[in-house]
Amino acid sequence: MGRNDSSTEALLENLTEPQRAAVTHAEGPLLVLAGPGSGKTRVITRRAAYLAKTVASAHQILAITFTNKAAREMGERIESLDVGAGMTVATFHAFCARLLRIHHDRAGIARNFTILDRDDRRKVVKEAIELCDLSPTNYPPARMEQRIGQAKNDMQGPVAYAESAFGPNDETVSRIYTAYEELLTEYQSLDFDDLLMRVADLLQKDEELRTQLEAKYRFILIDEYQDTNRAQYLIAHLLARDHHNICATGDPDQSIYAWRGADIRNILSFETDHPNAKVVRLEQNYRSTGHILAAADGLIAENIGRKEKALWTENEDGAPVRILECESGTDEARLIAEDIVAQQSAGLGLDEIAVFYRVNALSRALEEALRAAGIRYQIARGVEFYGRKEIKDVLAYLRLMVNPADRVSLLRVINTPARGIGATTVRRMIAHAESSGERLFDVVTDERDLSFLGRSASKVRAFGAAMRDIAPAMEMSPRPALEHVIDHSGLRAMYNKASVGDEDPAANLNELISAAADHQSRFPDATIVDWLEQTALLSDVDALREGEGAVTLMTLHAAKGLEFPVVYMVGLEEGLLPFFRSDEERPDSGHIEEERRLCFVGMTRAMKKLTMSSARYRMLRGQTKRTVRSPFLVSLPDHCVERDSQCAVGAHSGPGPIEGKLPHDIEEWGIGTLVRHPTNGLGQVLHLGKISGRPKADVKFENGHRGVYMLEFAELQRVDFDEVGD
DNA sequence: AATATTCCCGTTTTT
DNA sequence: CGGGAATATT
Repeated sequence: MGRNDSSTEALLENLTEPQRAAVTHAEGPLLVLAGPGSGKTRVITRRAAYLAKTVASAHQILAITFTNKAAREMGERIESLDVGAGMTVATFHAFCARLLRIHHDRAGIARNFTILDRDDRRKVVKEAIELCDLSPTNYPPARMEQRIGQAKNDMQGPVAYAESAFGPNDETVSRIYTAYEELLTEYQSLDFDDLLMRVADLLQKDEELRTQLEAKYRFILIDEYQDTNRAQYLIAHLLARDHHNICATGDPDQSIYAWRGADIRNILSFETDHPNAKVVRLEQNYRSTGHILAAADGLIAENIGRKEKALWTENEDGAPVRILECESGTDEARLIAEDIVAQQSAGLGLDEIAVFYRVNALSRALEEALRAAGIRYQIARGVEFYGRKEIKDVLAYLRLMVNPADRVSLLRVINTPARGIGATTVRRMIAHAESSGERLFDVVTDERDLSFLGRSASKVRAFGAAMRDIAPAMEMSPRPALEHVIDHSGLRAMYNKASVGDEDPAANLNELISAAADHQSRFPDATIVDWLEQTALLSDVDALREGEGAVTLMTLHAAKGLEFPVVYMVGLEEGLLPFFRSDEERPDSGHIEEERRLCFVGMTRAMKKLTMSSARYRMLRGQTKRTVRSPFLVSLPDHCVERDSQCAVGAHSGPGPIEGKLPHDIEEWGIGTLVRHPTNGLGQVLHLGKISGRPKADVKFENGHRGVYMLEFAELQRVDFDEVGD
């Protein structure tokens, strides 16, 4: 079409040949295999703008990102390229939620359905387990939740699941799944996985709607395609079934969500799915120094069966990757804090620094050390904020207001603040609702017929009155609605006096109000339902703020897609990174490869300086244990690393007990533990297991010998690193 | 019915 | 270690 020539030209400036090819590819499927730091975001942004200026209009483009933060940033960047408004940029979940609200009648759900958060989902799963007359002790809700989630990610509803169930265990899960779905229907609630599954299902069954949407979204761009699950894959393909204008970007080496149903084959088989697909490889890295890239590349090269990519950079080598060995987790945190102070006095801003860890539990030591050193920091944990009691209380009132069927919220707030409505009263009301076939909410708020409650009737009436006081908020925009509810529910009064300890619930409520105000200023037309939806779909990184003058702490998973000049990765230890649980999980190569990719993702976030640290003794869930360094550190090519041991010599060299436990206690052995045998010499534990209840170890020795030993009889000595003399 | 206390459990990562 | 649930106490 060639309209607007000069600005279209501008979109192609400063692009390499492959980048330009990706931006200008018009109709037909396109796969962009983009290594870390290869300018992928720039390509997607420019491509979206380019399409909007040449062959489509903005509202015909659908761009799917992995986080809301990415969606917001991409939306802003595209807008700044002056292509007109109306482009849809969202996460899969947000897109699906919006679609389901608009087409709720077609999908067979209530318009104001509740989106269950993690806690609420667990509650309902637990309720389902109890409904099946099973005990949550024998059937841990967390496990059941995972099974149900897996089924949903795989597009298996309860009926399909029941059909494929094999064995008594599956059948029990199937019963729980069925009960869970019934509860969700009753509560007019959907969980995260439902959002995707329902939309995929709808698109499969409702050809009219599918056609209509495909016609609307003439171009579809999906980022982080390597992390899509079956439901997401289906949605993408159903929306592009006839026009095939699907552009997938991603990197198989950065696939880190297999545990939640992501299927790396989605990206690997893109070319078979779309035989005429154009494939563009972005292999030049603009982000990291040569040493950082070489180290990361050396690590990922150990994964087998991958699509090899030749990562390269023109950037200078820079400083070697620093491999820091510390004595303990607290030392590690302190050394990092000291190092940050040093960086700071060398002129670096705190905004430019990030610390990554595999598990959230590792953030505490870091927080303490940073606080002690007077370093400002922020943690990527938006979800945690919305999990606080006072926040959940307010949101529950709002959710109940818009969706009276939401019994989870009702039960949460009926006695919050305390109204003297106890378990007995609630039980009686539930029984009453069941026998009369009424909805619990209607029983509770029914002014006339509460006589069966006796003395408690007046208390329940007080709750009904509160709900009626709140009702006008339904018509307000988010901020005033929120303020109205906080004031009229009694929560404001309750939390104003409850400011004990270092928690400050009242302040958190105010923060929530400003979050609502913020949302409202960005989306002036947003309703309270929109805002609730947005809060339910928030991710940890969404809460990060730029220009705060603070170091950023986050999990490795949260770090995906980000970059920082200076990065520290902590806890490079066997069992932590790569993570595995001590009991189960046989060494599964798929798992370790995903852990390796996770490590790769973390390393490739770093632009200038990367430090990877481990602690010889790590305290986790209250116990200090001797650790073994991560095999990932061993994979890093020598020429690009610098090894630095900050362990106090002899600090733990004696045979003395550590925190009341003998260091040679077999309880402390993990996979990877070094051992010495009188004839075979030095070896490493490959597996741990039991023979008739007695612990055994499968050991591989330096001399090539391999054998299984009973730990209590074998002459195996545990070896600490200082004894090996590395 | 509400609060205080103990104990027991898990134990990655998250839209 | 820390949260949640069961138990004890008022």
